[in-house]
Amino acid sequence: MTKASPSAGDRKRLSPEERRAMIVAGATAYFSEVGLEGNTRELSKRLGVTQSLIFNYFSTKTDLLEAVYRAVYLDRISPDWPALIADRSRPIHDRALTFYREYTQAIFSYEWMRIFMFSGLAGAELNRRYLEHVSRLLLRPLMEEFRSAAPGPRKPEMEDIWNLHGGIIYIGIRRYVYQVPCPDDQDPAIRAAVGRFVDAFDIPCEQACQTVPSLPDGKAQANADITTR
Amino acid sequence: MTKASPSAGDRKRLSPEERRAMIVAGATAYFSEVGLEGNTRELSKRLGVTQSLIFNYFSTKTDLLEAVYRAVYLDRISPDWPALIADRSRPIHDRALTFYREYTQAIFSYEWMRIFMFSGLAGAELNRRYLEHVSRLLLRPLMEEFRSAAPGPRKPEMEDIWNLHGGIIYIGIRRYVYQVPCPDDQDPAIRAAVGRFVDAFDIPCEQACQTVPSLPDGKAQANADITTR
DNA sequence: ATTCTTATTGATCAAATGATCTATTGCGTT
DNA sequence: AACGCAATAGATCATTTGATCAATAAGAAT
Repeated sequence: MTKASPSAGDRKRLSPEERRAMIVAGATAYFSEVGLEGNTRELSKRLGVTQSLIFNYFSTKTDLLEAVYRAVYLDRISPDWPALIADRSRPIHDRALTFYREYTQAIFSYEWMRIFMFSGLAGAELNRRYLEHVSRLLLRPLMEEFRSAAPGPRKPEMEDIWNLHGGIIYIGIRRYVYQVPCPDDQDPAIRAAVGRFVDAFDIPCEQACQTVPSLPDGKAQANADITTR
Repeated sequence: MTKASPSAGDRKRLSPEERRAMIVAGATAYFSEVGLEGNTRELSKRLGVTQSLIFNYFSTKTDLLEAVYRAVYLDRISPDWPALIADRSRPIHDRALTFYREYTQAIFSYEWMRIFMFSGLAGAELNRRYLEHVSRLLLRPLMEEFRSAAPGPRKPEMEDIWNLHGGIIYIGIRRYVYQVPCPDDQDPAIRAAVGRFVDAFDIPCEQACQTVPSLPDGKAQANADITTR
């Protein structure tokens, strides 16, 4: 852990940019743990600085929280995903699975999941904008690709896509919000969820099924790529 | 709504039981809206009583919150569900769908969803106990029934059941936590999710597919309106 | 080594908040 | 109508917490 000496002879001078970044990083960790109403004194203790220093860099606590929001939300959505989803040279099964692997890789973290949930409960406009963004740029195109790939008359609606999405996101909610035991490796569950969804709309397998077995054989998960913190 | 006059000549004397119940009800509504760190003065204003009165019925704010937890969690899990899930005289498709209709009916409310999320983020032991309860008494038996009904070698693991569960619960999270527009009637989405899950394990349809609508389902499917309360 | 800029500290204020205690008064009893 | 119990109100205390500001000292420039 970072050093947490609150007040001693070890007064260090950092450049404003470094100090500001350090405060934002510490605030992200702290507020994601205790909630957005965490107090600045406890935060300053964890940072190893005085409480007043925080207000030297952020005029108000709300300002600090907005910096945290920006740091957390920034660059989580890869600009490559719309092209990935729309790339019809690859089977939709493959594209959907790759997308959800990368998407969960991006947002399944203690900080992101909890800050998002805290700010969502607080009614932050930022959350609604984010979800609208995800819906318009990622999920709706994903639906269109599924509809285009489905040979029969059964084609997914947006609510079906939200169901696929929610089932996968819920893994992160269990792990980081409820903090109940979860498999270390969520990849088999994601693979199975995407596989079931593809099957449900009679989408032919093509070469995707060889590289991606749609059903995991056992519960022996090997790697743990995402830790609890 | 209830009258919210804070202090006037309308001092009313209620029996301790009535007053206590009134405070718990008001606290549930208030805390579910603003979070568990809401203050007792604002709560007392909404109740139309003085702040000190709250501490006449609850020795501490934590006491009050525990009463809120009890009121919210109490009797949400029907004792009939284990028997419903285990009733092999009915197709598993039918049982799963009925269960999720009744379960979402029970917990999809502004108060429940948000109190559960707030206390989950706060790390409340009660949440973990609740989820453990759901897992052991409902989801694991549900998995066993699916495994028994599946004719082929593909049988669901617990993670698959959690995926089904999460995809459905996520509807309530979108509506009450994120408060984004959702269909008024979530029944079609639930029906579709359970249907896809059943299909994925090659479970024969039997008469389930005809007798499915056990609720008077309206036609308000594409009707997307935000119904936050 | 001395000077100077400014990042940082320590003290402090004002408002908010949980909790306590005594005075009031609604309402059943007589 | 008078009485008395106890439900309720109002005042108040002790902390907590966001925010301010003058004093201090780290580190670069000379």
